[in-house]
Amino acid sequence: MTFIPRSEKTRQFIIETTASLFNKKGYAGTSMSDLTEATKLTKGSIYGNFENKEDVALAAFEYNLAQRNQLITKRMNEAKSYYDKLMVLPMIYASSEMSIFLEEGGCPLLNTGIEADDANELFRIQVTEGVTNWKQSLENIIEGGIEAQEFKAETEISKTATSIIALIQGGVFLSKTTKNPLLLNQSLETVKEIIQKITL
Amino acid sequence: MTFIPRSEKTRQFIIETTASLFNKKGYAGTSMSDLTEATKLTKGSIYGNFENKEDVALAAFEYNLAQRNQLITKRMNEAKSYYDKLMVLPMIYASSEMSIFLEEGGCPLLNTGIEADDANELFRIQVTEGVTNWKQSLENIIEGGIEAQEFKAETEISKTATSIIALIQGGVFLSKTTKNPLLLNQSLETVKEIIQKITL
DNA sequence: TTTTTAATATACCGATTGGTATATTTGTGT
DNA sequence: ACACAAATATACCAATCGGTATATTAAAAA
Repeated sequence: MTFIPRSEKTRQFIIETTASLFNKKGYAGTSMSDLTEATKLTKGSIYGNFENKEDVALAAFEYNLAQRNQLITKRMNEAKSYYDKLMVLPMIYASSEMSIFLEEGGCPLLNTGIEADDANELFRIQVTEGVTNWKQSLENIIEGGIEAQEFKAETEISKTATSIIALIQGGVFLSKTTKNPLLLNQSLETVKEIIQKITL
Repeated sequence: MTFIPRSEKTRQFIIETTASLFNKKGYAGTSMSDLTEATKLTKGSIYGNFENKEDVALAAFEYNLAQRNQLITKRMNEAKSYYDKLMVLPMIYASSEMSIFLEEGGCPLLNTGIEADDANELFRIQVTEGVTNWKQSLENIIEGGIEAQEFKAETEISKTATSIIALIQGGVFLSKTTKNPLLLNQSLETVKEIIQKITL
C-alpha cells in the first residue's frame, strides 16, 4: 500500500511553490485551498502526488531545511580554518543571503519545532533530527579545531555547540517577531564572542 | 458596539482552562470544540463572554504571559543584589517550578511569536510588547548594577540583555522539541557566564 | 493515426469550522 | 412564591475543511 507519486516533476513543483507557505503559516494554518491557489493546480493533482496534507507539509519542511543546510554547508566547506568554519554561522545569518531566507518565514527548524512539540510527534521527530545533526556538525568542527590547536583543549564542546545554536534561534525569533534586525545582530555578536573565547 | 462579557467569573474560568490549550496547540490548531470540550461549556456560553475565537486566544495569551511574568518578577524582587536579580533567570528556568510551566506548552512569547510573525499582526504586536518589556526590565537591572558598582561600567547593556533572552528562548526551544532538558541547562550555563563576565 | 498510459481537472463527500438567534435555565430581589 | 434579569444551552447557519471517485486531457507508444 505504498504511495507512488504520479509525476516526480509535479511533486517537486508543488514542494517548491508551497514550501514558504508552510514555513510562514504553519501546518495547521495552511489549507489545501492555500496549496491549490499557490500552485494553480487542483486538489486532484496534488493528491495524485502526495498521500495527504501532512505528506506535503513534511516534504516542504525537508525542502526548507535542505535549502538552509546547503547554504551553510557550502560556506563552511569553503572556509579553511576551523575558526572560519564556526564563524560562517554569525556571518551568514547577518548577511543579505540569509535575510532573504528569513523573509520566507524564518528557520524551518524553529517554526516547525514550536508548532509540533506538543501537537505532532512526526514533525517533532524530524526537527529533533535536524537539530541533532546541526549540533553534531558544530561539535565535529570544534573537535577538529582542538586537534588542530586552533581551539582550547578544555573547551566544553557540547555546551558551546548548544549555546551557539540557542543564540541563533533565539535571535531569529526576537528579530522576526519584533521586526527589529538589531536583536539578531546582537545575538550574533555574542556568538562571535563565544567563538573568540574558545580560540587559542 | 463595544463587547460586554456577560459574566466576568465565567470569562475568567474560560481563560484559565483554555490557556494551556492555546499555548500547546496554537491559535490555528485550537478549535471552538476544543474550547467547549475543555470547559464543558457550550458555544453559546463562550460567545456570551468573548467576541470571537481570537478574543479568547488573546486573553489566554495575556493570562499565560502574566503567569510567567509574575513568577519571575516575584523572585527578582526577593533578590537583594542586581547580580542575584539577573541570576534569577538561569536559576528559575532550571528549577522545577519552571519545568511545570514548560510542561504547559513552553514560553507563550515564543509560541505565539513564532506562529504570529507572518500570520497575525495583532498577536505579533502583543508579543513584541512582551519581548520589549522583558528586555527593558533586564536593561534596568544591568544599569542599576552598574551604578551600584556591581557590574562593569563598559558593559554593553542592550546586547547583554538581548543575548540573555535569546539564549533562554533558544534553549527552551531546543529542549522542548528534542525533549532533552540538557540543552536548556547548557544554554542557561552560558547565561550565567555572561552575567559573570559583566560582574566586577 | 490510433491506442494506451500517465497525469490533471471536475464534482462531489461527510465532517467540522467559526459564528448566531433563540429557547431554556439559573440566580436574585421582592 | 413570584417576577425579572442574567447567563447558559440548544439548534441551527453557510462556509470551509481534508479527502476521493471519476471524468477529462495530455503525452507516449504502436
